[in-house]
Amino acid sequence: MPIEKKEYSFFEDVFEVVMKIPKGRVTSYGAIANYLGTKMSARMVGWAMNASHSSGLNVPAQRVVNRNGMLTGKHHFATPTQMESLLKKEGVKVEKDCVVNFKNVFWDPSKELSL
DNA sequence: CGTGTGACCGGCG
DNA sequence: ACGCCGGCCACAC
Repeated sequence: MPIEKKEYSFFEDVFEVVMKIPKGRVTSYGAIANYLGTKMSARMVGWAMNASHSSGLNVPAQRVVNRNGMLTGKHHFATPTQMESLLKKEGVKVEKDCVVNFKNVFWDPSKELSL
């Protein structure tokens, strides 16, 4: 019995992965894109994040940064400092809009989730 | 239905 | 080392 048709959109997929990011860890758009199979289109991930605001879900977009570890999307938050604050609260060191020890806290979905 | 956009990434000059 | 440019896919108007 078809309960409800869940149209898994690109957003849903991205949101799910992002929400699976362990606390105190961060990932890059490219990593998510790679996990989704669209590694070349990391833009979609970032754009999906933008839609996360309207999604209604609590997507920890603060844990998603670019491959440089820079908080490029902080301007899209309610306040430009929210992203940094949230990351710091989670234990992620942020300095000059850049994640400290980025590679250390980096969390690759295709690697950790893998399968 | 066509065009534009988007929080990126990687390659090339 | 730096800067520019193209690409890629999904969604909104």
